[in-house]
Amino acid sequence: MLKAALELFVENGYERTSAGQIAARAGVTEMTFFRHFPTKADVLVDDPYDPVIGEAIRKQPMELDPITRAARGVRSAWLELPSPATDEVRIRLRIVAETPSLRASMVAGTAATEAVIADALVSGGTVRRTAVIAAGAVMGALNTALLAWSQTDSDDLGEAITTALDVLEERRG
Amino acid sequence: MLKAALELFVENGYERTSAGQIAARAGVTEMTFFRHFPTKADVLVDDPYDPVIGEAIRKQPMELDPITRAARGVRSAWLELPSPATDEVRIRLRIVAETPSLRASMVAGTAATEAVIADALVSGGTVRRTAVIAAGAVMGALNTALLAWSQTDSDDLGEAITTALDVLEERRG
DNA sequence: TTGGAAATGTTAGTGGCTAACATTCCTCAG
DNA sequence: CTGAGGAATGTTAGCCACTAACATTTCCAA
Repeated sequence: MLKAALELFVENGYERTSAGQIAARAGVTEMTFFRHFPTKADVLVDDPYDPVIGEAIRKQPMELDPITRAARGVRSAWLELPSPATDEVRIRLRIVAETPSLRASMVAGTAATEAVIADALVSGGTVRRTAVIAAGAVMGALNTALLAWSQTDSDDLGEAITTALDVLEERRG
Repeated sequence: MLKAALELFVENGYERTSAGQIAARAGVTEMTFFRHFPTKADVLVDDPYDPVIGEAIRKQPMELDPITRAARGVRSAWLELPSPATDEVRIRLRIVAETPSLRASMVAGTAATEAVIADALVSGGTVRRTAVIAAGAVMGALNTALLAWSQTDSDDLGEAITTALDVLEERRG
């Protein structure tokens, strides 16, 4: 069913393919589609990284400013985890990038990650208001970087993430 | 009509008030509602700040790193402009904050601002990839700060924005 | 006063999504 | 092998956001 959905999105675009069409191609009912994916957009999103990120941030030295701590935490979480299948990710992100309503749900989907980052920073001594802002900055940078990356075909995914974190940490430019 | 919409949102919540209800209370047809607001969410969003921000960023010294340039630009744009009616803004943002789909459209609505910031940074010598990321970080921080602010009742709006920019610029924490 | 544009209404339909209830499928205890 | 019970699937019907095409009213200016 996921396969059917991705095929149709690539063939006709996200907005122009209906839940019913996906269901039909998967040999199933529209109702069944919505039982698997509570929302059409859910076909294209998911983030299983949150817990690892929280851990990694907590391990950063407290002397650093919060944005740097968060960025380094994300960096080390990324290095620990197996990188996902790049081509799949790129296909999904391309669809997201070209569909405004999906960009919106992508960012909404990062609210949970933002909360995890903010909590980790707070537990390292940062005042909450600051922590929340730093988390927003980091996720903002990452989301933009991912979307931008999806529209190239040369770069590799790890490098895109690394660059984003560099901009946050070292502030080079 | 805008008044009717806000009233109903406050009374019953955003999701539970339909476009038809708003139209009815405003003594008008549902169709007319959608002619004024292409989307139900548009009742609650608008950003007239973009051009001023671009200007202000271009005036920042090029030696600074991109995040700092962007943050200082936004800061000075904010200081130049008349502050909006705080109470109105708070009401709107509260509704946005408590409605996931609206948070999503808020962030989506900042895409234009992000582009303005990125362009201004590029014209100050920053490489595009970096500029885009910095813009994402700044808007991420601002959005989060605004949403967080809307849920307090003591602080003032200018201070919330200023704090967010401080976190980005001075990296205190 | 009238001509014509701008705002509003009518009708009809699409697509996302949900609720309530019926049906089939699969598994596993007896 | 069988039958009972739960899980996955189907059916129907409906709400709401939003759009298209066309008719109607409003209102300002010549």
